[in-house]
Amino acid sequence: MDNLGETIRNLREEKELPLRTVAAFLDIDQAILSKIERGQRNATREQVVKLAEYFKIKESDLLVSWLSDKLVYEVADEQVALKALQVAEEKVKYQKSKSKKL
Amino acid sequence: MDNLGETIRNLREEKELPLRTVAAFLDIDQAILSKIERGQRNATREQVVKLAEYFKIKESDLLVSWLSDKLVYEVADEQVALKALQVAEEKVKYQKSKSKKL
DNA sequence: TATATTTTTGACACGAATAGTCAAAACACT
DNA sequence: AGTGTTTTGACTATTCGTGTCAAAAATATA
Repeated sequence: MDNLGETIRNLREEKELPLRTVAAFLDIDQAILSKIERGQRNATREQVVKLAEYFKIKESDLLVSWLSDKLVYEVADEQVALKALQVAEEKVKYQKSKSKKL
Repeated sequence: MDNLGETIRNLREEKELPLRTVAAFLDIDQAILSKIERGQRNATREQVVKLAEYFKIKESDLLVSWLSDKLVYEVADEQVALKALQVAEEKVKYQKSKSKKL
């Protein structure tokens, strides 16, 4: 499953870079990056954008990983998690169809 | 579309109750309830539970409305909103299938 | 085994976002 | 005009997110 953390850890290890280097590019402490890679912290949107740039991968792909991680986090512990996600989808689709008509 | 705000406003107006009364039950200022009903504020989880009790409707239904509202809010302005929701669904399903095996 | 390097952990600080109060303005209805 | 209700906006308190820092743990290397 394409978590943001796993994804960027793999990319970083492929290139044999220390946390320090990537963290410096993002302008944050390596401790945070370590936590992001292991899913203990959420990245900010800006960090995701920078990471995509850094590793030269498609920004929207990484944004999907990141956003979906956040959504999963938000519904965690809720019995109705799946149902809520499905209803949210419907609502988004509905909004889209409405905005097209303007 | 079943927004939390619309739902509870309808319920309240059916019974011809003023904001004051329901707000008192929730132990908040009526100003907040007004904003919740019009979607300007998110309710807390506790408030949703109390509202379900107050209006004697199924708690999980109201929680779905509330949670999905929050999810929609979270993906708002994102190009990848729909995709992220779909991926989040997959992730939740995957987690479920994994936890069942324990 | 010793030492250098990297990663992880946890305590703490700070700013931003959230949840709330309050009082006045706007609205609705006799 | 007078009553009750709802909405608005300024303000406050508390919670949560984002980050630093330093030490501990893990890993790699001489």
